[in-house]
Amino acid sequence: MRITKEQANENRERVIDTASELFRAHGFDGIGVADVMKAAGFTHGGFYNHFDSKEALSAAATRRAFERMAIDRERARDLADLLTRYLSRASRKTPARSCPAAALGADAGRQPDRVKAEFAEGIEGMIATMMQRLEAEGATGEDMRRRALNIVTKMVGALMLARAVPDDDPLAHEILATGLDGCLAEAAPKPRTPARRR
Amino acid sequence: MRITKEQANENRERVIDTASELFRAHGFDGIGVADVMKAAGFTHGGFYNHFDSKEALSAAATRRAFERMAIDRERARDLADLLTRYLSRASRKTPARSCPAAALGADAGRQPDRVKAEFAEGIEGMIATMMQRLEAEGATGEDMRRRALNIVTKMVGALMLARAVPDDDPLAHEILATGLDGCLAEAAPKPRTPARRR
DNA sequence: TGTACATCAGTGAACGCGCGTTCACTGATGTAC
DNA sequence: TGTACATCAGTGAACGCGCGTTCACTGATGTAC
Repeated sequence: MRITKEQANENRERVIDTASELFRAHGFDGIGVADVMKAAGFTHGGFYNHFDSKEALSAAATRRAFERMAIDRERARDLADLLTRYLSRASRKTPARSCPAAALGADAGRQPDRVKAEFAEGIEGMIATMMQRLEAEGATGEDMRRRALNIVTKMVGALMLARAVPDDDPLAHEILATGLDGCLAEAAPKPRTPARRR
Repeated sequence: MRITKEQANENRERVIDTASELFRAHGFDGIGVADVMKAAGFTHGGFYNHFDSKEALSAAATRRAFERMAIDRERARDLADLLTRYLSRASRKTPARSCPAAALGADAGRQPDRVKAEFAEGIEGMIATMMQRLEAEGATGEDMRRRALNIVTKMVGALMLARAVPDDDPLAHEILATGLDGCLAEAAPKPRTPARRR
């Protein structure tokens, strides 16, 4: 039952989409290629027609997850909206459709460089978006990249830690709320003091 | 070959210590009970004399990892020393002996509540230490807990993200350096502005 | 204090199961004439 | 444009392997007398 080349490509894309969600939900080690193929509507045997290995799928799925998040990011009205959504209870409850850095960041450290490289690119994308958003809000200065990276680091850390504690623990929501306030504070355009010191 | 009760207890502790390191290095799903038992110097069959399940070991190992980190924390001269060590290249390279929140935080989100509860306690411990350190440096105010949590969130996020990118990527060290500066800035006792506003 | 026996930590084989990967096969698509 | 054949995406069984867990067994320890 050979298939149209476009159809085959669509199928491949569907497998990557499915993997990008399942990996975020269960970790790279928590989902098998058979699980992914089945969830995408196929049998597992055809997997190696599309990918060299599970590792190749992990890399492709990571890239896809960051791409999907970038699309969500663009939908935000402003920086406050972006941060509020990122650190929402809804986001905490749906890792499959939220930030791969928060869902798979710790796992990434144990993956081969091929996967880590996708994380590096994805994080660079987050930094770039954050810089644009900061500038759009009137922030200026040489240290924009540093400020952007600081905010990214904090938002990722907060979402991950909020998920690491039980649902019914007040700490979960305290981490989200405090993280949101902290990020907003760092994002607020503050007059740079060094100029005054001289 | 029955064994002294004290000896049995020592053996159990050794298994937990070993697990706390191996889990941090390879994730909960990346290490089996047989691996842990072998590394601790035993055969895998005796595992269930000590633990109900692998899940029970995961919980015990998580607690142990946070305890070990707390001991390291106390060795720091001051807050700057603590943060510098936490976000060092050495720390990045040795997850087995570093912070479990950064090494297993993302994994924790997929673990049962029994394990998540240990993370909640461990994170509370980090917040408590951070508050003490901030106060020791002369910081005061009502929002000490918020400031402490913000710093903890950022340091955990930075260490995790630094590990998620390839070793040879400059981004790895940029994340560590920027995270350290950001944490130090948040830790510096700044005069609270609200008093002036009124 | 000495003897007889129950306890139980550790051993190593075995259980069913799911993993990543391979393979012979199918049959519609793509291609050469 | 029509025919003959090679290609290859998808199927489903099979591979060796490692997983978490169970179990009969061992023999020194702990306990009852």
